[in-house]
Amino acid sequence: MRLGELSERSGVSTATIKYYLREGLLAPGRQINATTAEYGEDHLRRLRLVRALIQVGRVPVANARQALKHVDDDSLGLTMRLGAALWELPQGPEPDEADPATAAARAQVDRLLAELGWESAREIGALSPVHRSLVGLVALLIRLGYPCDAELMAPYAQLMHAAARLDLDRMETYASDTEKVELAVSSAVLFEPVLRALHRMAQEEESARRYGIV
Amino acid sequence: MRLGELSERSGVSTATIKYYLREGLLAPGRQINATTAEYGEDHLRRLRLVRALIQVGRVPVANARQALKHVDDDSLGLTMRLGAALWELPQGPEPDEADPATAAARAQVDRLLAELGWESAREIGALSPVHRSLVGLVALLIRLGYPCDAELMAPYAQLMHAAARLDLDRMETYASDTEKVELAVSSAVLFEPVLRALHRMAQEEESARRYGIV
DNA sequence: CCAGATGGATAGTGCCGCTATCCGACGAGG
DNA sequence: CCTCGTCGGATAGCGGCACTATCCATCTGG
Repeated sequence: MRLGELSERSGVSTATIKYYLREGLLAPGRQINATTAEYGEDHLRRLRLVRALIQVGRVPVANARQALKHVDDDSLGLTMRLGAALWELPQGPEPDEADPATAAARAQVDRLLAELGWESAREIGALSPVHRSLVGLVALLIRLGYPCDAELMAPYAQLMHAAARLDLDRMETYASDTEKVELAVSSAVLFEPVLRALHRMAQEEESARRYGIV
Repeated sequence: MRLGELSERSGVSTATIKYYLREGLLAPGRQINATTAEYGEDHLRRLRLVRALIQVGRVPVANARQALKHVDDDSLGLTMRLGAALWELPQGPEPDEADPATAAARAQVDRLLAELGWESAREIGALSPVHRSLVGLVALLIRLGYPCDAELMAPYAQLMHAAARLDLDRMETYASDTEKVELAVSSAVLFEPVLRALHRMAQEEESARRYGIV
């Protein structure tokens, strides 16, 4: 497959594919001669993942490059590869330490983790980008006047834990670490939005049941 | 409160506040004379919501304006106000009807709704932006080679339905429709990211329990 | 054998969320 | 009463970023 066919089958313009090649998002094809390169099915697949990252996940090109580098880099263990790849994807806001709401938010998050018994999350604590962005988000909600304490979050956290168990069961069906990391990246970019859509649909459904469609 | 104080208490530059006033994201203050306007606590609160929409929710300015218009417009019933406001917030991708994966995705979504017994979601069907974006997302996952059928989604949908029940219980504690719509908008922009953070944290926690922190 | 595609390089475009600057009109401190 | 800082209002410009348009020498396929 050459550039034109890759473009046609992916729906991405040749100019854009060249741009991705330049930016290192896509590995160069197998060089046939000075003016021709051959691309395979894996290039098509990777190109689709790149498009999903950038267009659906709104991941900046530089972060997408880093995340994909971790997908391909098999010199690390699974846990580190997963963490490194997912940390490149957009997170919530950084907490504003000058804001008193941040301290209150951190206290609630710590209480939540204690109640849930999420020991490893407590150990990692503020080192984890996810933990930090959670604190930042809760602080913003508090500043807007919406209560967001451990009691409120706990039942949601239980639901998300159930979802996480389903996620890991699914991940275990893949043999290689590379496939697992790619699944994790694809899921963060495409399956989390699926969850969000299901959530909003469920809200509409439940609202219709309680109040009617009027 | 005048412009400078509003800027200081919100952490938003005066130039940016003026820009939001120009764009109609923020109601003008009460005019004292030709060169002075007075702002209240509600302006501060609305300004913080605008920042959350734009910076955290990455909502384009034009959509944020529309969404906030629906929050303030009490000429409609609650259901319509909720729908109109939330439809302005970013959705997933539009399905590509030329792609055969789209048809397969639509079939799976329809099967899912039938299995779950979500009757009103089935009735609204493709008219709902949420339904359309769900189809688009599932199609992308299928094209990437990840199975995403009704059986896989059903347990996640049940979890999201449980979350939706919690959401509506919370919404019922607010008296006025305006407060309810504002809660829904704030939740879509700030609480959905909280859920996402809890989800990722739960994944890390569950992964640590199954495989250790190595 | 020649029209058209290819890889490679470089400069330019369009969008969008701000931001810098200027202006004439106030108004509080001295 | 003066004056210096701030106010609101308006307009033009900036910066980042994901592309995109153009050019070129080099192949390829009918």
